[in-house]
Amino acid sequence: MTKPDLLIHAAFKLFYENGIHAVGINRILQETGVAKKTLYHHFASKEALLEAVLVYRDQTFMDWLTARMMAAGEGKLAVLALFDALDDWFHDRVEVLLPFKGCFFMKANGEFSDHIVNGLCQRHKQNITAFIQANLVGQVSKLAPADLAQSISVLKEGAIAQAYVAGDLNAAKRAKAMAVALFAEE
Amino acid sequence: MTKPDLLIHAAFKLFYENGIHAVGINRILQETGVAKKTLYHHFASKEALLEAVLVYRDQTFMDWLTARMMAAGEGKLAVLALFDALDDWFHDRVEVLLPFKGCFFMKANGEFSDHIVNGLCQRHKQNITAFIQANLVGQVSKLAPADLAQSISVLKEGAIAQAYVAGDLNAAKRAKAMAVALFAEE
DNA sequence: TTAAGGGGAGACCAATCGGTCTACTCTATG
DNA sequence: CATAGAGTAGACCGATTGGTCTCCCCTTAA
Repeated sequence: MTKPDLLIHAAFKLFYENGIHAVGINRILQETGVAKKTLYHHFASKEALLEAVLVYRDQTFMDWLTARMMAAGEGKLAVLALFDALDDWFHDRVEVLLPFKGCFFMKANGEFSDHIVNGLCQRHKQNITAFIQANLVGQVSKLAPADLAQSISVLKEGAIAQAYVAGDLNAAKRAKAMAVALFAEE
Repeated sequence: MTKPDLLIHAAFKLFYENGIHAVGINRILQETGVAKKTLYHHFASKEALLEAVLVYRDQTFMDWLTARMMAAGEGKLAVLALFDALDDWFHDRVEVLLPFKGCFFMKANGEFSDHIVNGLCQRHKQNITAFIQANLVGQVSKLAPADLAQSISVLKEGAIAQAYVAGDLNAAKRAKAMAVALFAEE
């Protein structure tokens, strides 16, 4: 593993578990055994490292989620598979995402305001919603695809938040049941 | 306004907008014009001040929410009023809660791990869920009151998260529509 | 064999962190 | 009037922050 990747992985783990401002550069160096000069050779600043971490997490998460959804089929099937994937995540059955500690982008977003980080977090969420919407065209629902995608996103965000702070590990199952209702023919 | 209250209000505003670790004691003092000695006369540490801030926000939020729900009626009416209240919050129509910047407890929780703060945040969420559940006994639904309260909480958390990071200010309306479906007779 | 150069270890820097302390003022009560 | 308590200003403390720089080793090529 290259030094930059090593730093990104370690930084993500520490940021995710302890918060971004709470973790100093020296802690990351100590954890990885990398020299300070090497870090600043590859990244201009802590902020630059953080941006790389956000990009890394965005790719890892999106790759995992899209793979899970596509594997389940198309349309409604893919969307409902999202909640099964979340359930696995909450129960720490997804190694590549590390032990569940909530949504990294929610946490990162909360530590900054009017900052590049906020834009990156918002974009990550928008990408997910857009992917959901892409799987919804032509589905039976009372809602238009765009509104339906937003509602699904509300359920997704709610499940993550509820599982994290309240420790309700079944939140994904509840959210899935509500998602099913959105597709009801009536 | 007493000095402690002044400090708590200012600290909350700064923590809420910028994150907790990102705001130093000196910044709070500068903003309030209070002397450092006075702060440490009333609070043992920054952590103690933070705890007071969390208690303050918990009370403010719960008082506002319960009042809004009770004013709307009982049972299902009260629960659905929750989402109307959220909608007002998202649109900055609730002065006492300050301009909407997401859930303070979610943000605070994300900046700590294995810390008193986490317990306080979890308790705040539990209090809300318990209050919701108390309004649900005897309501018509496919779900038991406890499960129904958890599902409503998922919708509530999702609406807040979605409104905050994605900037979807209509998230409360979407969540309300899904909540209505939970009470469907079928 | 030797010279050159890139990267690693970590000493070092100014700034800031949370927190303490001294010296002084104001106000309210006995 | 005297005294006590709450307040202010801000110097000061050690620790830690993000970031720079120097020294040295180790590889590589002539």
